[in-house]
Amino acid sequence: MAIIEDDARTRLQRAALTLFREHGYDRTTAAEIAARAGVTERTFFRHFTDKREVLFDGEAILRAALTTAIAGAPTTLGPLDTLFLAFWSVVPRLEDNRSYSQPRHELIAATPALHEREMAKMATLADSLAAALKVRGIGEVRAVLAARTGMVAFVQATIAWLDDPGPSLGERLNLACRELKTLWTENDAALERH
Amino acid sequence: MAIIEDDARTRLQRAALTLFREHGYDRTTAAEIAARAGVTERTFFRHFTDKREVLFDGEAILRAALTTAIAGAPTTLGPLDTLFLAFWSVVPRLEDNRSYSQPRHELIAATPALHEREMAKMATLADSLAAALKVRGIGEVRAVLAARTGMVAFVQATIAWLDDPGPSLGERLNLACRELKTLWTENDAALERH
DNA sequence: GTCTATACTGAGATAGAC
DNA sequence: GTCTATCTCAGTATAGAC
Repeated sequence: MAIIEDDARTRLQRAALTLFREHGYDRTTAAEIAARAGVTERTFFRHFTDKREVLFDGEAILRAALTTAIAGAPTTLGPLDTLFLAFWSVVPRLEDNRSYSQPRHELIAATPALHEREMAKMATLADSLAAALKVRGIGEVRAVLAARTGMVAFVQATIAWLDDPGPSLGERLNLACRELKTLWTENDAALERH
Repeated sequence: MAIIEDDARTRLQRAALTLFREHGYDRTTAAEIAARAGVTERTFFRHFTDKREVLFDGEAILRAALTTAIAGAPTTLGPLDTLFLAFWSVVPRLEDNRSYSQPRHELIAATPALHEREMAKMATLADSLAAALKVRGIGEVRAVLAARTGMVAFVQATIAWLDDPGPSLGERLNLACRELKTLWTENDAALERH
């Protein structure tokens, strides 16, 4: 397996991102993507169940990395600490991948149909994290709330980092983690009135 | 305006839910829904931008109620307490509406395309809550994290209540709220080992 | 690889409410 | 008169069945 894949599937993904960004998602047909990748439209739909899916292969890899990290974390940690440990473990790989994920994110943010798919992917990813927590003996409700709350911070940090590469993803995650812990305290505006 | 609406829009919504539950979402065409409501297919798409949207009118009402409640909450409260106050304020209305929302939820849970739309709606609802918090002087990052975290608890409680009407929605919300606060503590399984 | 159903869009016309 | 709701007709592209 080469470092840079060049099979039909990968060519389709590259072609799709390029064309979507050039002409917009709606005005790019599956046939055009296939043609640019040198395959037929039928082949496109053999690789991807629908047009959106061509941009969402990465989620499976991320999920595998995170669930593995959760399984290997010390069981003395609380559920959110477990999750943040897992998130930090994938930070280097995400940072390496910024040149792809940044334009991809820009496109998704500007395209409702893609944004919708993204939300659904994050939800199923959270479900996987919850399942990984449950394996470690954490209760159903607690596991679900932790997984989804953790995802909230992870997604917020990632988006902030993609929008503005100034502070690193790691710093963004640290900030989100700290902010999460203070959400029950009074807010600044209220404190100023005292 | 009658208590029970009977305009084309409402007839379409009712027809859609009925037919989707009878024959499944995929095997119900927009034309069939329109026919049952006594209008043409084109009229269906005038009222709803796409086939999924016919089941998601309620989100706008919920959003209005929640943002109003947030605006009226004491500013001394922290962001999450503000949100829970808002959630509690809509509990009675949601409980009254269970006979509609339960079958609707069942359908959505069983239909990927609808589940996807539901996730997207919850995300934009969270964005609105974040905006309402920002108006009260809460910082950007803090507002976003609070809004999305609050939604996590609200959604978890609502789904649990729709799946099993035993404990009331209010009780479910209280439970979720309590669990949220303990997510940073060690979990039970870890404690048992000591 | 071919065929087809259907989701969805656009332009233009009609009719009634105000 | 304008505005809104609806219908008619014609078309394209997705996605699933064969």
